[in-house]
Amino acid sequence: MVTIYDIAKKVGCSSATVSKALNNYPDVNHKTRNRILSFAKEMGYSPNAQAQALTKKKTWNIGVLFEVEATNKTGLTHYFFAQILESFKAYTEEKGYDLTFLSKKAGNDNVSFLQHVRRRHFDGVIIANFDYENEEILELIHSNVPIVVIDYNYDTVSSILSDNYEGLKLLTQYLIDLNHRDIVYIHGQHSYVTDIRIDAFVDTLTENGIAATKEQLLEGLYYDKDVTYQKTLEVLQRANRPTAIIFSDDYVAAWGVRAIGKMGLRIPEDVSVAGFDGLEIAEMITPRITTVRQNTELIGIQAAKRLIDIIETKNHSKIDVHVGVELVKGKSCKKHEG
Amino acid sequence: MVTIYDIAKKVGCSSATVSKALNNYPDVNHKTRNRILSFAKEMGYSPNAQAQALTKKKTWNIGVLFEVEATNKTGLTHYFFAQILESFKAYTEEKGYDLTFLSKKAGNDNVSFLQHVRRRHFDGVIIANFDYENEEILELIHSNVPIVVIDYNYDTVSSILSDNYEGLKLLTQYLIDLNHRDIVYIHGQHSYVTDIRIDAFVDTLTENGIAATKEQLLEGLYYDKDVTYQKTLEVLQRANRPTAIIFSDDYVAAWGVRAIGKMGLRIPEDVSVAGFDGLEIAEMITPRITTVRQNTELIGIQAAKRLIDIIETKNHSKIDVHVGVELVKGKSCKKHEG
DNA sequence: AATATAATCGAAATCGGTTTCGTAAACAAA
DNA sequence: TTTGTTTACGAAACCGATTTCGATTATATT
Repeated sequence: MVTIYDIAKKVGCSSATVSKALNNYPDVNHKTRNRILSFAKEMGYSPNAQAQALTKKKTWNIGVLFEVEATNKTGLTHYFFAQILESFKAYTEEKGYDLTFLSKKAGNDNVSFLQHVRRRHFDGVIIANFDYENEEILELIHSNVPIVVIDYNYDTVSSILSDNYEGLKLLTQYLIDLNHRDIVYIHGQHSYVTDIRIDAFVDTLTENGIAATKEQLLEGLYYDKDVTYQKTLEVLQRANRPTAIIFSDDYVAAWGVRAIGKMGLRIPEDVSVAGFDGLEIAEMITPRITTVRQNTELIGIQAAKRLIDIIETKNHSKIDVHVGVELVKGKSCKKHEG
Repeated sequence: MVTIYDIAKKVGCSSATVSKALNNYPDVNHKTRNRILSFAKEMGYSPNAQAQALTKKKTWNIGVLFEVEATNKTGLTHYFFAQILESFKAYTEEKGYDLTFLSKKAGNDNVSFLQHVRRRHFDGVIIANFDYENEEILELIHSNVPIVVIDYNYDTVSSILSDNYEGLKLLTQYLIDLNHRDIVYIHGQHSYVTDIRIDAFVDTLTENGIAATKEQLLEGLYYDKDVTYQKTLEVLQRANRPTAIIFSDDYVAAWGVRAIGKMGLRIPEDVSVAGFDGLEIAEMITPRITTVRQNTELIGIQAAKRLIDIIETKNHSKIDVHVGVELVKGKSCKKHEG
C-alpha cells in the first residue's frame, strides 16, 4: 500500500509537504504540488481512512441500527424500513458518508451498541427499531452521539415521523364516508406511533358521532402474519361481523385478505379492508388494498439531512420532522349498504 | 474518550502494560492485570478501532456491494438480495465483522469501488450485482482483495450460486408433466445465471421430445414490472397462445398475473403461471404462484463462511458453492387438457 | 552464596496520516 | 544596503493503539 512517505521519497520532499499538497494547503509551491499529485496518481495512492480518522477525529461513517426484533421480520427484509434505509443511504452516500450496521459484536468481544459506536467512532447513528425502550437503545439515546430516530419520539433526540394521526384519520373518515360504522382496527403492538394512530381512529369516529367501543380495537403485531391471521379469524367469527377492517400495515393486510377468503367472504362485497404504509404489496394483491402511503423516500432523506446537520454543526437540538401521508384508494373498500 | 494512556496514568504503569493486559499477554502480573481491567471498566474504556486497525492491519470490516442498477429495484429493496444480505449479515456479525456499504464517494471525493476498499481497508468484500461486467467491478475482481460473488461466475473469484439448472429443469418438467407443451419462458436479461436457466429450459423440453422454438423464449428484465407487463400482453395476444408461462422471477410473475387478469384470462384454467426465487410474494397473491425457491438463507451463510475463510486463511482459491433449490407448488399451474 | 532461570515491566519504534511552528530563501519596501 | 514580508518547506509532536526487545527483579538450582 502506497503511503505519503513513499510519495515524499519519490518527489524528494517531506511527508508534511505531501500531506499539505493533497489537502490543498496554500503553502505549497505550484510545481511541487503538481509533482506530488501526479506521483500520487501514478503510484495509485489512497489515503488510509483509519489514519485520517485518528488525526481528524472524523470517520465519515454513520452507524445504522435497524433491528426489528419484536417481529419475525428483521431490518433488511422489512419492506417498510428497507425503503427508508435505501433512501437514507442514497443521501448520506452522496454526502460522502459510509453506512455501517451496528451490532453487538466487535472483533472477538461482545459489546453494547454504545460501545460499538465508541469503538468505531461513528460520526452519527440512525435508529429505526421497534424495541425503542430497550435498555441498550436508551443508553445510546442518552449519550452524546449525534442521533436521529425514525418512528419514535424521545425527549431529547431529533426524530422523523410520518403524520400518523392524519393517516389514520384519512382512512377512518374514508370508511365512514363509505357508510361504514362497524369498523375494527387491528392495530400493531403499543408504541408511540400506534397510540397516535389509535387516537386518530377513535377521534374520527367520535367526531362523526359514532361511539367507539372497545371491540373495535384489537391488538395485533406489526408485520406478523400469524398473529394477524388469528386475530382476523377471531373478528370474522363474531356474532356481529364488522363491515370493515383496518390492519396495522399492508403486509399483514395481505394475509388478512387470505384469512377473509378462507372464511368464504368476499372483499369488498362482504367486508372492506384497508392497510397502512403504502407498500407495493398492497398494489400487487387482488383486490388492490386501500392504504395510507408513508413517504419513505422523504423520511429517509429528511433523516439523513437532519443527522448530517447535527454532525456538521454540532447542534444537537431536538428538531422533529413530520412527513405528510397520502390516502391511496385501492379496490378493497366499498360503500356499505346498510 | 478514554485511552490506554489514561488507564496507565491511573494504574501507575506504562501504556504498553495496559495494552498487554487488555490483550491477554502472558507477561503481565495477575494483580496489575486485574487493576488495569477494573480501571478500564470503571472508566468506560473502549479501544479505538482506527488505531487498532492501523497497527493490526485488520479492520473487522467487510464491504458490501449490492447495487442493482440494471433495474428499478436497488439493493436493499430488492426482495431477493435483501434476504441474502440479511442472512450474510447475521453470520458475519456473529463472527465479529461489521458490514459497510461500498459507495463511490469517500468524504469529499469521488472514488472507484476499489479505491473505496483501499481507503477503508476492508478485510473483504461481497458482491451481488446485476452489472457484473461493469468496469469498476472488474477492477475490484482483479485486485487482491478477498472477494465472494453471488449469482455470477468469474474465472478467479469464489462464488455462491443456486443450482439454477436444476431449478428450471424442475419447473419445466413439472409443467410438461402437467401436459403443457406450449410453454413460454419470459426470462431475464442475459447473464451467467440466465443462460444456465435457458439451457435447462431448452434441454428439458428436448429431453421430453418437444422441439423448442424461438417463440418460446422472450427476453424480459428481472424485477421490472413494466417490461414484463408488456411482454406478457405480447405473448397473450399471439395467435396460438401458450398454455403456460414461466416468468423470470416471482416479483414480475405477480405483475404478469395482473396482466393476464386484465386480458380476461383465468389462472390456472386458461394459462398456467410459474415464477422463480421463492419470494414471499409468490405466496401472498392469489392464486399462489408455483415457483422455485432459492435458499437465500443458505446462500448468505455460505457466502459469509467462504469470505471469512478467505480472509482468515489468506487462501484466495476459487471455491464455488452450489446451493440446492426446491420446487414450490402453488395454485397457479393446472393440468392442460389438450 | 553464586548462578541460572523465570516473571514482570517499560522505552521506543511503528502504523499512516495531520498540523503547528520555526526557519531559510526570495522578494519588496525603505 | 538594510529591513520587512512573503513564500515554501520540514522537523517534530500528535492521534491511539501494538509489539519487540532489553532491563530489572524475584525465584529456583547447585
